[in-house]
Amino acid sequence: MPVMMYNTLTRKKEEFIPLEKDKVKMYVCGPTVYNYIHIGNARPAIVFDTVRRHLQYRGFDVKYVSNFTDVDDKLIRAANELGEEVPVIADRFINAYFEDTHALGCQKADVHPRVTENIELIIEFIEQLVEKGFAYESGGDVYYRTRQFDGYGKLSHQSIDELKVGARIGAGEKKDDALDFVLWKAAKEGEISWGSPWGEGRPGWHIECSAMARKYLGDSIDIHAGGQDLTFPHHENEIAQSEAVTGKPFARYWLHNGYINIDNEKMSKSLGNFVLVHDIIKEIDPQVLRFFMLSVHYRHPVNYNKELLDSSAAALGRLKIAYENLKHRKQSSTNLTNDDDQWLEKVNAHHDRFLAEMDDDFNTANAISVLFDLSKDANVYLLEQHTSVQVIDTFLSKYEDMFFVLGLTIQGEELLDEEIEDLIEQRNQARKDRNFTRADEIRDQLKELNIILEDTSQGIRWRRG
RNA sequence: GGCGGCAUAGCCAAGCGGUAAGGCCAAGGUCUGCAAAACCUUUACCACCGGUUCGAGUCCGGUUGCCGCCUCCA
Repeated sequence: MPVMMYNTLTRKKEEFIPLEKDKVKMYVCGPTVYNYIHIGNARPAIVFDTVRRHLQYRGFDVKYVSNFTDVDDKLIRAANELGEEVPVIADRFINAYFEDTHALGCQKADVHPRVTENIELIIEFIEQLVEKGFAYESGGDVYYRTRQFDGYGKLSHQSIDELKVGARIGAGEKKDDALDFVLWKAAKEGEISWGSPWGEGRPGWHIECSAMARKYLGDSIDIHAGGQDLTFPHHENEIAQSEAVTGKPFARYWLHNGYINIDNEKMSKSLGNFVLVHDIIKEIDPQVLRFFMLSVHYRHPVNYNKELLDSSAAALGRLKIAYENLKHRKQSSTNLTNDDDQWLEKVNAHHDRFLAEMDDDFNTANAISVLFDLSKDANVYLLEQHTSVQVIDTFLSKYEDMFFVLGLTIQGEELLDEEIEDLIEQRNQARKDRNFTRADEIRDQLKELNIILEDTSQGIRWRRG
């Protein structure tokens, strides 16, 4: 089964064929680190982490690169406001980024390059553009001569003349053409800067990705991804820069995730309705946020509010309980029984369907629905008089595989401390004595401690509430 | 003006020509000492109007309403 993915470049769902067999070179545009990430930043992190996981599960060796923009106007402004140096702020929020995305179940990239660590590289890249006639210096700035690049607009499917209409006039008097964009910005007084053939300054925004993707992944890469708002101009400009220099196709597959709205409104600073991951995961399990994001197809917009999160929490909880109940039942299971073949078949069928859904443009919404089907079958299976270790193990391992692909974790075995073990024992005795008042008392007491007890015909079962 | 997306049950959300997956919530039932967990049952004229087709949420045309990009933005 081939992996199919929607390619913004062709506007079609295409079979994924990497440049090099079984290897994937993947670049995902990372954040500008001037603040904690908000849930809008979290979406691409989660979505493309899931893409990566699925490709890994499908046997690809994925090299995943995601950058940090650690110098730009927003950082300089933040530095001025806080009275701190740009690198200090950048470091702080890079660390916070790792903390937050780790909590959300995102694997670290193989490389997280930073702009400030690649200034030389970027300057060389710009020099090549100048040499080839695609860029020109103007008053200490360097601009990309957009009209020089034939394919400009191929990603966003705009003709250059249509873009011209929308382009803001007067945005840069130093430009030859309104559509030209900056590669190198001359430093203003007191701004953080680096020396260059054009004087003190710093890189423009788009150039970093071209330079760093090339350095870590090569002239041509398989997948380039980011939020859909990056399609134009950021990714369009990247293509213009990279292909002008190398003469080769930059990225074969362009993936873009949809936006997040808050209570049906666009999340924005001016509306004051943006939600920081750092804050929200103090209130809710970060896994729930991830699950919530994955319950909508990645290219569709997702609306965010607390009620929807609660609904996701309940849904995810059900999946986890089913898994835990399987584990509990394993202890009292025996060897294979007659009916087992059909159960094994069912479990494997679910697993196959899960992968098929993921293969189909990473349809996590449908993949999750398979998880519910699996859980349903697990629960029905647990209704049987006799269960076998083999079937339970198959359920469990498929569960774990699917959770891995989605980047969700299921807690492992936990031990209870002696005091609680003792209380459970006391309650068992009380129940045997038919002293239900005492039994309920203990159950309530444990509930206070966040331990939920469930009586089953295979003995007591507990879980964290 | 250009490019694009969306409109499916109280809520969320799949669906890509063959008479509507899944989840949350709700109601009834079963199981249970009581719970919990779970299982069973119940809940959709797919925005509107035309068209193509034996057959259309699903394709085509139009209407209405929302939204995104075209400017820093995930």
